Amino acid sequence: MLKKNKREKILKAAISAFAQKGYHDTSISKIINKAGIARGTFYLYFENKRQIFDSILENLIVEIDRCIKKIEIGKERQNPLEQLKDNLRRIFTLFVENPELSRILLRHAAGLDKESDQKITEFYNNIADKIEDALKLGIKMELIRDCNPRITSFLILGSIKELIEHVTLTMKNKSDINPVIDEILNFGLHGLKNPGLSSLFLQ
Amino acid sequence: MLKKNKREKILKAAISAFAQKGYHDTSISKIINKAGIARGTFYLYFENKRQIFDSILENLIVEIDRCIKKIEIGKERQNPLEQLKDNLRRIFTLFVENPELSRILLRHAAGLDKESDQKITEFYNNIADKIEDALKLGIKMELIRDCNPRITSFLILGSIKELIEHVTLTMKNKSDINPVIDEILNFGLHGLKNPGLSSLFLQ
Amino acid sequence: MLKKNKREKILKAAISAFAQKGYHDTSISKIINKAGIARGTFYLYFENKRQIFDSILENLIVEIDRCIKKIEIGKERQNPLEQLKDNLRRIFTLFVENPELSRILLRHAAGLDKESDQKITEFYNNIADKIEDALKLGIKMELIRDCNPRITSFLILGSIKELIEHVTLTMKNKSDINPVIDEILNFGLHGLKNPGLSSLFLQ
Amino acid sequence: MLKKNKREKILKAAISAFAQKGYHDTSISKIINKAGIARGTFYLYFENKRQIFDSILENLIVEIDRCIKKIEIGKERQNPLEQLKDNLRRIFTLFVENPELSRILLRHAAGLDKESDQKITEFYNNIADKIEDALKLGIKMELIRDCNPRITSFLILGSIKELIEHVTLTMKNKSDINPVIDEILNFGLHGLKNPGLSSLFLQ
DNA sequence: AATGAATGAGTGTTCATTCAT
DNA sequence: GATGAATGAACACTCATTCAT
Repeated sequence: MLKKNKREKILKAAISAFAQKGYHDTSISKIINKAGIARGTFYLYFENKRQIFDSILENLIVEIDRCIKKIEIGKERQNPLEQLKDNLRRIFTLFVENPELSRILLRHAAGLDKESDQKITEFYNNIADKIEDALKLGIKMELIRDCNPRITSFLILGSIKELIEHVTLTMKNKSDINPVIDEILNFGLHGLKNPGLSSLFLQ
Repeated sequence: MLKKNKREKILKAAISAFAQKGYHDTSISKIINKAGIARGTFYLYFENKRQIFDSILENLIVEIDRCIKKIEIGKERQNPLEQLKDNLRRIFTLFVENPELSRILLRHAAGLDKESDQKITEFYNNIADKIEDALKLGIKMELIRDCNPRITSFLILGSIKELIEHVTLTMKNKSDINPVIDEILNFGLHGLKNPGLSSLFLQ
Repeated sequence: MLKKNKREKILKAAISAFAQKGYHDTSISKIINKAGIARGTFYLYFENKRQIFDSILENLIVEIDRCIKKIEIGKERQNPLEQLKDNLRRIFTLFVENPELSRILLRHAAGLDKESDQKITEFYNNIADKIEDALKLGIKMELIRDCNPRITSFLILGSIKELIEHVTLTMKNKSDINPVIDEILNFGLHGLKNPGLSSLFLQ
Repeated sequence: MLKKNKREKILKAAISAFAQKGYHDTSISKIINKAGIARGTFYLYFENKRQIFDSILENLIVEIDRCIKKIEIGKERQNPLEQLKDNLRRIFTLFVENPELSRILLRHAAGLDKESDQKITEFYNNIADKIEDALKLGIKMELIRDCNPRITSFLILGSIKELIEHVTLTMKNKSDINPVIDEILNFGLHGLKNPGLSSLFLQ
């Protein structure tokens, strides 16, 4: 129990440091000072600087994955749109409640090295895959118009990522999440063109 | 002339190195080896490691800005949609033709330090501002439905950024750009819902 | 205790190196080799190269100051001449016993940079001030003839400095100090003119 | 003639730079900027940085030597005291009129390296030798009381050096030299003790 | 388990000197 | 003679990691 506590303490210190300064500008000294432990102790709980960073990232990725539930159709399941909203709500809540982790993932995780880049890329591809699957299902069910589901999945992924970054920087109160999500859905479902406009005009 | 050439040579070497390994994992030694020059020569053309990185980034930012022309309405101007397409075409072409620069901007520029982060943030905010202005104009002209233009600008920005990253990693041939742009526009204008579907179903 | 020892070891190595080669021709490598420690260890005990030099100098200045006791008149105090002799004896002993420190102060400390120069100048001015005060007291007590005490203080200071430099280069045995001090005092008190000589001859 | 001029220009620039910043803090860049010449040109006139410094120093040493005329007795010669005064006057004038050179000799010349140190030492020893010779002559002629002429020569040399340093830092006007020289002579000849005082008191 | 002194490979930067033009 | 771009040896300093206590 004590051991777990100390590990947590170090993790917390590291998260705070990495979020503020990024990987390279965070020294082990900074982390151990924040955690109030000795230099050697750090290496009892983590292999090295890189590993604690990866560990933080991995944790976050798992958490995010947990937020995304496959959208399924069925009597016992909710309206697919509602399932989608729930996914978004969980993800936004996770990020707003953990702005430091968000910062690490969105600002500092990319570009560390080949290995790390690959992990991040894989993670996003994974999400893109899930979006793609959902799109394909939607198309098959004729809920969604015909489109290139691969490209579209990245469009959706990108818009959500960017909004998360914007929101975690500006929003402190998670109660404001719902209107943001509605905006995403409106954008994604209906697009921007004025529905009252003659379709001739914009083509 | 010779002097210009050498500067270019160093820049090219640095761009290649930074793109591959990022800022921190690129040593001056690597750059000068790639450029085939002596250590001291580097410092004849650039103040220090940081400055050459900033210089590369600044250059790219200027190039990107040059791709984005304000969308304007008028007899002599093209259809606004066509203007929008041209903007996107220019940007995608720039990135596809300069995959290394893209990589530096998208992967390695963020998270270097406070100052650099601010510059990047400012750059993106600037673009978001332009998108926002265009949206407001579109709303006023009733080409675009009512929406939160700030949030939507980030949605659009994000979807484009993500697609650029995806495209520069996978696309080698710039002739493939047009269909991608069409996909973006379809997504942004009409959204994803199947227009044949009863609106009741998806609300 | 161990820690103190290591600091002393580094200081000793640095003093020896600086005395031999001066500040600029002494590299950190030289110091750590002499001290038998690793590069990083040096920086555990001293901030940087400059600081260890300043530290050595500062120490020496304090030691020298400690040698100089204010000459005071009073029943419990010795003959002022004896007090003066004691001051000189302590100073010469300090220098003869620490020829390396002497060398650093007299040869290598001046001309390092503005800041260092100022410190040295201040130190010497300080001593000159003390000499001046002593002179003024002596004049007031009519032990000493009328003279310009400021100028004279520099004459005295200079003669002692030069002799110290000469003595530390040539004298190994501190038992030889006394005659030297007598020579200084004779010179300073009675001057060089032959007292048997008609005063007319030399004016 | 032109060639001579350029050499002079470089020398002047170097003297000014060395006087201000010392040997190590003066870069070739500084010198050539001050002199308004190109990098390579410097090396047409001087072998390297060290050589121009030595050259400056050597020049000054020769000038100083020229100030010092052997004190000789004879019908055609002036009073020896007057000869001594003339020597001092010439030296002080030289230094006061060339404060930069003074600074280089007194502050920055010592401690450069073994070779340079030796040259300086030799120069001062040379002067001390001359003083010693004069002392010996004075003793033989019974103008000067018995003393250790070697030690005393350093006392005299030191007092003059220190006063020169003080004077060049504070005195701008060479007309003020005479009283200073009188002070030196009074100090050196008669010492400081009050002549009216019973000799018992101070022994 | 905890400590923190010790390590040393690695890096950015400077600057006197050279040499082709 | 004059130039100044090019050179590369040399150096101070950092910091993740280790290991004896």
